[in-house]
Amino acid sequence: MVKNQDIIHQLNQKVRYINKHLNDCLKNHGLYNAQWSIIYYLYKNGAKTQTEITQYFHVEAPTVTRTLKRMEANGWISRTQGQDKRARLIQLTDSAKEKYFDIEKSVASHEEKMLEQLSEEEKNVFYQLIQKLV
Amino acid sequence: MVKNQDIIHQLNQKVRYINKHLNDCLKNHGLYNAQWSIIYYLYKNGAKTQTEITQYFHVEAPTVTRTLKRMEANGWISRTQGQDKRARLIQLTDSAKEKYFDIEKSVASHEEKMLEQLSEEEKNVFYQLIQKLV
DNA sequence: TAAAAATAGTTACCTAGGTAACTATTTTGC
DNA sequence: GCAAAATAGTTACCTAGGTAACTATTTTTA
Repeated sequence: MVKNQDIIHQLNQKVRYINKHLNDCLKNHGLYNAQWSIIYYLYKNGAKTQTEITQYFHVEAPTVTRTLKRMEANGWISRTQGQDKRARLIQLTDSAKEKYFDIEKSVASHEEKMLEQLSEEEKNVFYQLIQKLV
Repeated sequence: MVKNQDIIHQLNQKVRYINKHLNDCLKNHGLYNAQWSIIYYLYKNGAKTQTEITQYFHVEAPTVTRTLKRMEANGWISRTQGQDKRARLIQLTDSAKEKYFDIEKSVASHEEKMLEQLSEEEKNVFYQLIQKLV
């Protein structure tokens, strides 16, 4: 019978490894893992406030502030004031949208390698089990 | 059919959430996730060099140097020079060994919560699938 | 055996997570 | 309607991941 601690431990080991190598592949595009995740989220879901991003990623506000500032400085996003003057609306720049497919392509090829040992059926089962976590 | 990118994305989402809450529970013992992982590893496998720790966790050398220095400063480990004068042998202190079971107990209770939606059979399947990653 | 190459670890600096304490708005409630 | 409370975001500082460039040993090899 497999132990809870071994599951969590192996999960961390693999995710650390996957992200390390994902960063290698993103480096060619001048991006980091966290920044790519935000681009992916905004591309699929349109403009969002910082709070929405914070809640979606289960990450604290200062983390998002920092990463978005870097992304703004590097021309990936714009941050405009919303109707609520406290809030900032985050949008992908046209330049980011143009680059999106190229980046997605190399990320997809990396992700395929990471999952190549799983059959389609196993991927489905795996995904269902991940959803049951927490 | 589930997409590779969704699997990796959800994996990251869940692991980020699990570790965030694991840190909450470790805070009571004056520990962080990475430090607890090293204690766990040394407790199960005995004294190791920094290189062995680096290789086991798929982490770069400077990361390990830093974390071990903090752990030494806080009395969790000792770092002694090996026969190879370049190498350092890392050992748990007696104090760390004494505290081990208490910490493991609260970590175990946290991990159980994270996995409570999975049956024993599902946990086995999940563990097998995790092993197939990378 | 002496020079070159490899290995173990460190230092300096990058991004990404966290908490605590703060400002500036908006919402609530008396 | 004004004071209190809640909310959105920022700043300062903590740990944890990374790379590049370095020192000090050990191993290889010519």
